[in-house]
Amino acid sequence: MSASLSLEEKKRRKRALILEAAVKLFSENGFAETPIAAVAKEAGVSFGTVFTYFETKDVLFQASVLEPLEEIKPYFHEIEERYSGNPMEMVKEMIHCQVDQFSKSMDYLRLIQQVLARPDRYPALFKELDDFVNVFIDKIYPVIAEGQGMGLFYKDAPPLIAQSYLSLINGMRLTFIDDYTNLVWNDMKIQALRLFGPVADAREEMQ
Amino acid sequence: MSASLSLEEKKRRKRALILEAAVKLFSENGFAETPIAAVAKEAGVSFGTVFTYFETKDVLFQASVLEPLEEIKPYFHEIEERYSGNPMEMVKEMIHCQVDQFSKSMDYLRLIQQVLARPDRYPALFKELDDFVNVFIDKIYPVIAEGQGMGLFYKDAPPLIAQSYLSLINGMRLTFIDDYTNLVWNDMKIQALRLFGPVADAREEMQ
Amino acid sequence: MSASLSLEEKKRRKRALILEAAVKLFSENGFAETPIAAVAKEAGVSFGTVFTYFETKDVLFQASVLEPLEEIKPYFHEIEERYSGNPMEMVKEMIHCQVDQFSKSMDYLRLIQQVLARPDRYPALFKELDDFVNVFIDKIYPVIAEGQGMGLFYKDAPPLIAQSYLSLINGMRLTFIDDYTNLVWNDMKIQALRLFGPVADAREEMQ
Amino acid sequence: MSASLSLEEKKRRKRALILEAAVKLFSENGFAETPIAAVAKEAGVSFGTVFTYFETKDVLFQASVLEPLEEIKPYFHEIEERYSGNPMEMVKEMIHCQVDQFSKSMDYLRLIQQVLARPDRYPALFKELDDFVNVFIDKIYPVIAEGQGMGLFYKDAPPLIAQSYLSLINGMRLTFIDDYTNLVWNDMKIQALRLFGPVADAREEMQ
DNA sequence: TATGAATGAGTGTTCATTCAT
DNA sequence: GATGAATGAACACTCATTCAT
Repeated sequence: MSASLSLEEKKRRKRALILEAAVKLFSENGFAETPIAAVAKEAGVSFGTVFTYFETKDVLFQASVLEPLEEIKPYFHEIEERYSGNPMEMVKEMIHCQVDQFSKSMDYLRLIQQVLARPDRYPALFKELDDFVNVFIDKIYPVIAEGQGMGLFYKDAPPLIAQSYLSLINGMRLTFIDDYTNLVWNDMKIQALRLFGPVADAREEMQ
Repeated sequence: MSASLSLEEKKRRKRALILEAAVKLFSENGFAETPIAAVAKEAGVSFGTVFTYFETKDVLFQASVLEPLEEIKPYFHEIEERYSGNPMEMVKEMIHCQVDQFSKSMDYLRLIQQVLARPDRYPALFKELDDFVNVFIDKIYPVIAEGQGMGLFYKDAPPLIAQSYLSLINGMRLTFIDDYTNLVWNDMKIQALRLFGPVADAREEMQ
Repeated sequence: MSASLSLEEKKRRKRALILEAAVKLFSENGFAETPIAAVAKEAGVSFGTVFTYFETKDVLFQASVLEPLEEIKPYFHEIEERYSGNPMEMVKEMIHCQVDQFSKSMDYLRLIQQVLARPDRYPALFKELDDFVNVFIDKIYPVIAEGQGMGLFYKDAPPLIAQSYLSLINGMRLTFIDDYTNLVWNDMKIQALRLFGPVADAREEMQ
Repeated sequence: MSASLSLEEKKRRKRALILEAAVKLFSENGFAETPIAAVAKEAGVSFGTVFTYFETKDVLFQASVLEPLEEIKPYFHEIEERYSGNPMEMVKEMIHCQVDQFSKSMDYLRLIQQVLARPDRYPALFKELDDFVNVFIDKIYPVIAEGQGMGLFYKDAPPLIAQSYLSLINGMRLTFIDDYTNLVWNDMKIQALRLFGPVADAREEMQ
């Protein structure tokens, strides 16, 4: 009802603006080759303002990695809650949601890869991502195990299967770059599923 | 018995030393965060010497990417020549060789990923890698097609299958970092194979 | 009483300080042998500050050449407006003003000579100076022509006479270096005048 | 008669080749912006060979300035011996020879100017040139004095007249650059003469 | 003697960070 | 809080000089 936003709200928006610009530029140009000045320009704020919201460049990078991670977490950690049906259907649904999620924020996947590629450079962030992965593996473990019991999935160790799936997602981001189309990602969903168990042709179901 | 090395030979060795150091450091720290001085120190030469062998830092990076690529090419481009048996056996053998190849030069895979992640930054290198991939896809196409005809492989478009395989390799490099063991890579070979066709358990064969 | 200087004014002054230091050092040591750090030190600022005001060393050199040129232009381009009397008196007056002008900013003359000596190195600056000279020649043309008509000046082509005059000024800067005194420059004014027409002894008038 | 040159002769020629290249490049690009490697290339010798003949870059520059100076000296120091007739004729002849001399080696004049412009940078060379000028002034003094006695020349101090003449030559090199033609230099000879005494039109005589 | 590889001092430029306004 | 000027550490690259061959 009030015409002017509250001061708090204004600040929150400016912070979000900067963070969004940071994710974009860090992912495009890498941490080292992204000057703070470029982030400020992209965000439409002055150079000094960036430092008002983020103490240092490293802090800005941390926030760029961790804050979007929180938004993605539900899709990876709330397996039983979000997906339903028998294990095969659950995994199908999960892949669908997760790949869509990443295909909508490909920038962000690049950021993650920068951290994964240099664990010594970003130890704290790396640990966060590692934890993220391990929780995912823990959560999906029973689903895979159940699927194996039902003869739907390969009998290999569930963590291995889970990791191969994550690897494929990461690798896809590197492999398909310029002419990105949803079609490719959709086709890839089947391939992802095949890491879990033999699937002759599930294309229509993955759309 | 041995005469002293020829000047040419000495130069070749020093160049190789520098290149090796560059691949190592570029892959560990990224292009932007690797000072030439660090490469020189790693190679045991003065930093001025690096410029004797490589005009600029960019040229050194190019060489770091392209020269090892030549060594790897045979494993990817001489499909029919190198691998034998029916399509399933050929692909098994190929995966075995290629994954071993990369697991022995994990540094190098990181370099490739830096290029793939920034096509605009490294347009010439990106094109080389893109060509490399496309030739691979062309070469493996008939093998996959034949396997499909024999009912061994999934019926999806062969290029799609090939790309998913490359994605998995790339992604594996990001996913398995610190505690690298041959075991993980070996287990992953089965997963890679499953992108081509249903394979209940081929572990013993992939060793 | 005085309010503190406005930010704009402060910036203008700092810029002028740097430019002044640059003119001094560039003229003394030449462009290539003047480190930016030396200019900064002379101006009493950190070397980073120089880059705040001048994008590159080349830009600083350009400004060092072009900005003082603007101050000198009136003495060379507003011939009819500034000088009066018959052609002989006008030229006398002009030489007096121009030589005084240069004798007060001998540093600057050295800068100009660096540009004149290397047209390919400083093409844009050279063109500016060339234009400057050509406009001067155009402006003084009618004065010389009139003086020739009155039998005061030699009958050679006015541009030739004008150029010989400019050459003398330039050469004087090279010839008289250490023990500069106004006396020499004053004596030279007569010699300059004699390039225009025969002047038995005009010393007293040139003072 | 002997087919192969003596070793001494070969060395002398190589040295001359290097020196010639040095004069050319130093005059075109300045001392600081002329790498030794460029001189070597221009001379068609290897990089290291330059150091065989000239200890350091400074020594090479010194030789580039001093050795051609010796060749030019006769034209400036053997006034009475070389030129004949009454003072006016002598000076005419002298100007003719000297300007021709410089118009044939304009490169060299640039080198001289580099030294003149930076006495503190090249103290020894500067002294040589200063001595050269002073000897010239001494030698021409009686000629001018005699011309003054005969009513041919202006009555100003002979050293002043001599210096104005040298200034004009130096300045001409700076003023006429790109479209150099002998015509301009010839026309300038009259102007040079007019610094000594009133000359209505001596063009035909200066050719 | 001729060569050019090895070296490292020197310098232009970038950019994170600080801080006065 | 917002701004952007000031600072100097860091780094790519050049090039004179040395020296082994």
